[in-house]
Amino acid sequence: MDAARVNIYDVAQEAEVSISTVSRVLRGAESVSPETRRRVQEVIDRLHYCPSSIARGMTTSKTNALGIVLPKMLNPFYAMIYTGAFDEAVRHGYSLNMFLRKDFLLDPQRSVALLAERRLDGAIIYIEYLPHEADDRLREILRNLKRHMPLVLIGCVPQDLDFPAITFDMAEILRQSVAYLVGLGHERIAFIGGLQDDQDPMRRDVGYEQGLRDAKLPYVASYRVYGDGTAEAGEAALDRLLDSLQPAHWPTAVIALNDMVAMGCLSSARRHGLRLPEDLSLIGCDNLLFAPHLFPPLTSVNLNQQRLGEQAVQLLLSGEKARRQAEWSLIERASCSKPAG
Amino acid sequence: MDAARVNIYDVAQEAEVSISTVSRVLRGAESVSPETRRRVQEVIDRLHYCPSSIARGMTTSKTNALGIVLPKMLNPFYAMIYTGAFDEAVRHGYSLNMFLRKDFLLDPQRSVALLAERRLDGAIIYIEYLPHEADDRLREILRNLKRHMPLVLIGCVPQDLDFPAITFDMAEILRQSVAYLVGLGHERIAFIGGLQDDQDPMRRDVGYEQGLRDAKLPYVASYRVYGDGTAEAGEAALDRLLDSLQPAHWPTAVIALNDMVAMGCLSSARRHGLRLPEDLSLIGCDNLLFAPHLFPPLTSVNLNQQRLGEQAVQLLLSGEKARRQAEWSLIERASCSKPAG
DNA sequence: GGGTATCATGAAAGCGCTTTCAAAATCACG
DNA sequence: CGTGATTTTGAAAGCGCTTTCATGATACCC
Repeated sequence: MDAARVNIYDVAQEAEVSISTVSRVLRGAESVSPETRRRVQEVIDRLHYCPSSIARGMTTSKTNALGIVLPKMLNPFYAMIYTGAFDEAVRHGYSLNMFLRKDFLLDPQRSVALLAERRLDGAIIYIEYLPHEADDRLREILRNLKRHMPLVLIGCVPQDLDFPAITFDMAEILRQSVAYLVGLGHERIAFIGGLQDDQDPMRRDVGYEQGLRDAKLPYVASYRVYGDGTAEAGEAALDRLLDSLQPAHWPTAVIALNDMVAMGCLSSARRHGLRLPEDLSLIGCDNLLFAPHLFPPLTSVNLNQQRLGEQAVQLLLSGEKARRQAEWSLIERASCSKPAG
Repeated sequence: MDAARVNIYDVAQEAEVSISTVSRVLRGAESVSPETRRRVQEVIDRLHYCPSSIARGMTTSKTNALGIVLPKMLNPFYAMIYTGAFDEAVRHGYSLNMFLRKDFLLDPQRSVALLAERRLDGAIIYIEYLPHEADDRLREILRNLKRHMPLVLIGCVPQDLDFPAITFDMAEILRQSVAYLVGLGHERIAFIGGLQDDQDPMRRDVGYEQGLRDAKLPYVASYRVYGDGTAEAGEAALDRLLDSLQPAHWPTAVIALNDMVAMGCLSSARRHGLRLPEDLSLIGCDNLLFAPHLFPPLTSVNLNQQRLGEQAVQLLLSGEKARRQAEWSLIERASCSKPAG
């Protein structure tokens, strides 16, 4: 490394030109005679000179770096958003810096500093439900951060957060999922959600109930259960639901919060002697990598996470102040069919 | 944003001190009188001043940023490495920049520039098999990059690549996997690999054969098949294997390249009327999130990807020039048992 | 051939910090 | 109260670039 790293002066001296000239050939274009350009380039190569984006950022006050704040990276759901955003950023000549929400939600001071210090050219922030106290902090952080760089929010963004945003219309997705199952002939449709209804900022419950109402089906409280988004929680939730009811009243279809929960449901259903899809239809969400390879292949809502990431970067770079709904689609596979009864 | 972003001079002026003093309170410590510190801090808060890490990097020639080059991010395997490295980096006060191998393996010039321009304080590079032409390019890139920053290689790193490294001992893992199955009583053990034997830089095939030899079992060529690492390929590979043999000769155990391949095997086995684990034991690799939730829960080699990421960062920051083997363990679940016969 | 437009180059001022060195202020103590 | 030691502060140089402005060199035209 180093041992006095070569800088633009070294190159200039060696090539017997001024640093302005070196700078010119570095950035291509501009008027430099072919001969000079050749000579300078030769020296650059010979000396393995590599200009410092730090120094460049110093004068241009552009870093060509964006930031993205995600709850975590281990969940493939977020990894997909990241990937989409990353590719799009690179396509535009930017890099993309990751931040984890736990680091981001420290005290307001430090949190803002975390991103602002780096002088990012913009940031994308994934929002979802937070307990009140953290929510207030988040709002303060966003307000402060906004002074430092343009922001785009994605995910489950409350209406009153006034930022450019791309959001999931989970209520609508739930409504249409119910409609899909109703279309197959189901009348007893359960929903395993992640949070108590009024705590879910996306109000999936509203969509679920609307779907039932659309089909003139009754809302059955025991068909509405909760897990925390993991396979274990999904398994436990369906266990609870099934164990609390006579088999005659068991739902013929279950909509799961996500694919991990659906996977847990699969175990529970198997243990209860239910065959899929004959005895129980199942819909997941997120369309993770393994969904097509489960037995039976899992019908799942594709939230187009990569596309979301892409769009977020585009929105960020465009400077527009729009609020959009993310694209989605239901991927039909073998885990849903008309009820056997 | 901006509208003349506030800098250290603004703060100094407002607080009626010199910029040196502001700089001092910024970095804590050093002798600044409590009264002065208070006054300066008050101005900093009031003006929402946030020091520029760019400018700081300019003088200190440290960026507090590391880089990591991975083949992709969508595969949870890499996401886990990333996560481990990220957390460890943050713990040491560094950020971690991601790069994709496809962007990294452009022509040598641009590739080196990609990382070097950013003046990272070090980089971790995931290495695995590459076609010859790309391999040569990689070596040149590594050689050049080395001038600019300390490097740590991880993954399947050829012996002759002289860098600090943490590598997977896949041959040993295969050997022990075979031994495990032999211990259960299996005598017909198949292996679904990803590359023709001599193309796999980790020579899994050597470990597989060694395992058989240790147990005095014959090497059966038809038990050695190939997929490309996806579930589809795994399914097709096991299909081919089973369809080419009389059921009496079918293997009683399969070692899959990874969990995705194992998942594909599950489908194939099911279609061939095989029950797991009674008729067929199955071992995966990577211990992905879904492994415990398959049916039956999948026995899988845990490569401790997160730990690997952590260790890579530690090695990088330590400056040591060591070559280490990554930790791993076999997670026993229900997909393996003694053969029914 | 003189004057003007055009091109190629260089000098120098910043960008916003850290850091060294020296000066000023405060303290300790006989 | 004076002196030296110590603490607190400021001035200024520099980090490696970009960019503006000025200058010298060429080309073009009547």
